[in-house]
Amino acid sequence: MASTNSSHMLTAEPADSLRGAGLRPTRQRIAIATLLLGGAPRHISAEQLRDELLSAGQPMALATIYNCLHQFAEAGLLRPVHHVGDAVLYDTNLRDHFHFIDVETGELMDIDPGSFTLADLPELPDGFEAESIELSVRLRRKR
Amino acid sequence: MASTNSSHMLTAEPADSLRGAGLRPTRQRIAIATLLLGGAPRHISAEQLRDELLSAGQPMALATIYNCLHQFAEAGLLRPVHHVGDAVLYDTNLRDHFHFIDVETGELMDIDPGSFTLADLPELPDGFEAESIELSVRLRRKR
DNA sequence: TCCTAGTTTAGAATCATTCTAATTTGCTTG
DNA sequence: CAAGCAAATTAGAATGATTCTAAACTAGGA
Repeated sequence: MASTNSSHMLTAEPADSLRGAGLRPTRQRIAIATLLLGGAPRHISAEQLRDELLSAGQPMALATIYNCLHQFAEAGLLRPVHHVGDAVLYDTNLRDHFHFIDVETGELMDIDPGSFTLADLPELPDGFEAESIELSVRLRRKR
Repeated sequence: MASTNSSHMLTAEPADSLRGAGLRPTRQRIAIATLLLGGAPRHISAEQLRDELLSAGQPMALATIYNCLHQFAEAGLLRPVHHVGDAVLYDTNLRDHFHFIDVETGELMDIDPGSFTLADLPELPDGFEAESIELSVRLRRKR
């Protein structure tokens, strides 16, 4: 009964997404893909992911989680966000967009891409290519 | 012979800058202010600063350096940049501007503020105020 | 000069992340 | 199906930036 793909074509079987990205579909990578890919947009850290995998009955070594996050990012399945205090967060939203950061909690919120404009991008230094642009508005709760 | 301030008024005595910022002018804070404030724009990490202080004959505990960097940033004398891999860098350039980051070396380069435009800033979430905006273009050396 | 709050300090502690070296697994071929 | 090998996973140690702790100093006023 699990053979017919009854839902959106957008969410392929995790194993297929992985193969499509050139990653061997191991049990661990499938568990992570199932949790993160094709769902609602979210921002997650390695530690949080470990907790969720544990709750999902798929405990996994932290090293594996870091490996997978790097590979997923390299393959374009996730997008790393570096602006936050300590830990790197991984964004499941692959569309161009930027973030608000609550500097007290480290929490990330997406900025509506329609709500502002980034124009006239600067010329890059010779010999370099742009890997990504990160923009964050650091917020503090008013008192 | 050290009493007449013969140079630009822009660079006040370090001790005065500190007092003006509400910081007691201790030997350590004066040494850091002398090295960083009122000179050419630069980006520096805590470790680099420690090395420079050592070379300048003002060795100092790392904890003190971190304390001072935080206090200087809080007082608006320096501007922290969070986008970089591991360490926070402190920017002596207080004008609004953004950065290129060489992702391989972690090196920061200022983006000429005239070379691009940031328009239509987004509306902030309720109850928050913006502390700062950080924008970085992550660069990779072409092969 | 004395006092006290504010500073500085060495070193331990923390936290995210990476490394290491050994084990396990997925897949292919015989 | 058995064997073999490269790729993945693992536990735990190592690293590096930063923060914490508790004790020793200092700036500046009374």
